[in-house]
Amino acid sequence: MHLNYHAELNPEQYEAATTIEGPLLIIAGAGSGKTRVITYRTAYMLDKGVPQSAILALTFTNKAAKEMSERVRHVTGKKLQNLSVSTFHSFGVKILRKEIQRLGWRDNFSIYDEVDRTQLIKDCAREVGFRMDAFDPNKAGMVFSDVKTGRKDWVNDADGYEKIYHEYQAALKAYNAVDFDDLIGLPIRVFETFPEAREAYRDQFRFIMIDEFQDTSLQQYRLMRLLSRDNICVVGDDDQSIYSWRGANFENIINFEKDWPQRKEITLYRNYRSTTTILDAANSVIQHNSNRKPKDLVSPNEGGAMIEIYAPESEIEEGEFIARVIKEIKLKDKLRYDQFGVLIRTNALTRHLEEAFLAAQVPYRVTGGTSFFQRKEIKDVISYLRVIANPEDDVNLIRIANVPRRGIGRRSLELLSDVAKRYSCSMRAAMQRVRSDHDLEFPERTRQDIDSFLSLLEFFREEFKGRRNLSLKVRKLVDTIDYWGYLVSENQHNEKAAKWKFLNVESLIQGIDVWEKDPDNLEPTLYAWLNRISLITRDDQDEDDSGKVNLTTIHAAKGLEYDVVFIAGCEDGIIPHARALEEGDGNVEEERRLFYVAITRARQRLLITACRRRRRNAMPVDCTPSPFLAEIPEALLSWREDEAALTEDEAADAWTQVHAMFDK
DNA sequence: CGTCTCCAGGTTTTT
DNA sequence: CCTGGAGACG
Repeated sequence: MHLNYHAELNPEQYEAATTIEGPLLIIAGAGSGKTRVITYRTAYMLDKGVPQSAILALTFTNKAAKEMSERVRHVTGKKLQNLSVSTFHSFGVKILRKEIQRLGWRDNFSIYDEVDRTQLIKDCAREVGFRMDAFDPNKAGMVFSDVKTGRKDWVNDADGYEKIYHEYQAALKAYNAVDFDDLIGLPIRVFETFPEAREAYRDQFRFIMIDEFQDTSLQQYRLMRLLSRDNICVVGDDDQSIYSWRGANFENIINFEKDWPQRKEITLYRNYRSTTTILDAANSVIQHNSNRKPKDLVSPNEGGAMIEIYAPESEIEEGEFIARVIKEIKLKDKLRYDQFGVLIRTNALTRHLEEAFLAAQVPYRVTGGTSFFQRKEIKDVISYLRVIANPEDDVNLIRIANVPRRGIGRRSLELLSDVAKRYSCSMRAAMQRVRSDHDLEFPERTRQDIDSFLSLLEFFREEFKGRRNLSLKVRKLVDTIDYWGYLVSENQHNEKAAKWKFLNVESLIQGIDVWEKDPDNLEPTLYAWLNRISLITRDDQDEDDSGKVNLTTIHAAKGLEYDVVFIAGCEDGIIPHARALEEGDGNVEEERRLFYVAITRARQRLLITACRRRRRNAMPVDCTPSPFLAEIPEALLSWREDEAALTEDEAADAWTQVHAMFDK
């Protein structure tokens, strides 16, 4: 490898990239070439003879992990099969697959997503006799997560959730399942309980890098500390901390300074990404936050286009506007579609934009949205696969017991649950008992239904044992249970919906096919696939990103950049989100950071839309622009009002509105 | 006992 | 608008 590090990096970047020994804290402002530094730093380590397997790079989102490994591959021109670049959670899965037996779980454990977890929490609450009328399983889930990650204890358990929590924990273990928090928490437990396991990992990963360090939770920080000796490099920016709701804690920057007092600290402050117009806007906005490490980003890209603001009448018009303007700019500036990013605060906003893009034939790709894997029809199929992999997985077993309808309804499940309780065994074991033990009193009809259900599962359990032709087997499964017939009968008045759902299943199967045929895939087994999809929201493995507009939440866009950025739905109540503000005052600052992240994604042009009215739960609601807009210096803004009904007067009105909000 | 039908309620961001 | 749960029906 003959990389000229001096030519490729500025002095701060160079120092950061070539300091590979000892603890290093890099404060990297938006657009200051953070990914570049990490990429070159990795290349530098490889240059110096560090083996790939000794390097561990951790990120938060799959997108970031993917981006990072692609860039390293690109810079080094090497295949990097032994380099570990992953999210904290998928790294946790890797550890648990090797070590979880130490804690009493068995192989092929299930990873419960939000839906599974909520279901289990409901069951547990019912089990311990909690009053169900006023029970909020989502709230309980949040409390459980806080407890699990050490942010809360049961001392002030106003809701009386503690009992449910213990039931929940016991059930997870009985079902051989873990939840997302366990993916970090259980590895910590392994390392703290079994020092020899910890040593083995510490010996292997002699060089550790953490990206987006401001987003680490205390729990993740603990895991990182257990793993690392001294060659630890963390990269972060307190202004871009946007995950505090998930336990991210930028005090970790302070913890790091405390725990590694001999650390080196480097600040990257030169922004190469954005025009000064965009940067000035970003700086003005973020300056309204207290409590930040002051840093002024400087950019050599003087001037640049004004930031454009447009106030569409409705979300429909907003979509049309964005689609039209993308086409205009693409033509005029000779850009590709993939150089555009459309950012939104909440996934719910994607829908209209997608419709507009479809109508205008603008190719796009969405990240997030109701996760593909959480769609009902997809979850059904996956539940079958989970039960086949892990027979103790009661949550998924119950989910599919009567899907498609096979006579095992509510009452049957209740009876089975009684049996399971009586013999303290899993539902699956209870079913087996009912099948074989004819002395056990049970409705004969149901007994037969259970028998054929079990036979079906057993058949496919054998079927899936081999490691070949996964997708063919899944297709066979879907055919055998006549899932298509089920979809048709479930959606009798909506043939289109049935078809759409079936197409989703079809695309799931095709996804498996692509995945198992990937020559880089060293482990094309059912279980490896299940693990993988537990941690991703969307299967973009084979997706060809080129030539498509990126439609994404601001959270998911962090770390990415686009020539032209639209921030859609920039209304009060959306950014900042009303719900976030309800939770606490500190959240205004986090919402502002979110807006800051959105602005700083843009290289050349930034366009912001704020609807005057928007449909919410099928009801149109009047909207006012986001108060953050008033924090951008007026001189940087231009109101766009071309073809629409927006007159000069109305524009002035909108402005008065913004200022009025700013003043109050 | 299973299935069908209607109704209320609910949505921040991600792993 | 879409899902999940409760109650009626067969």
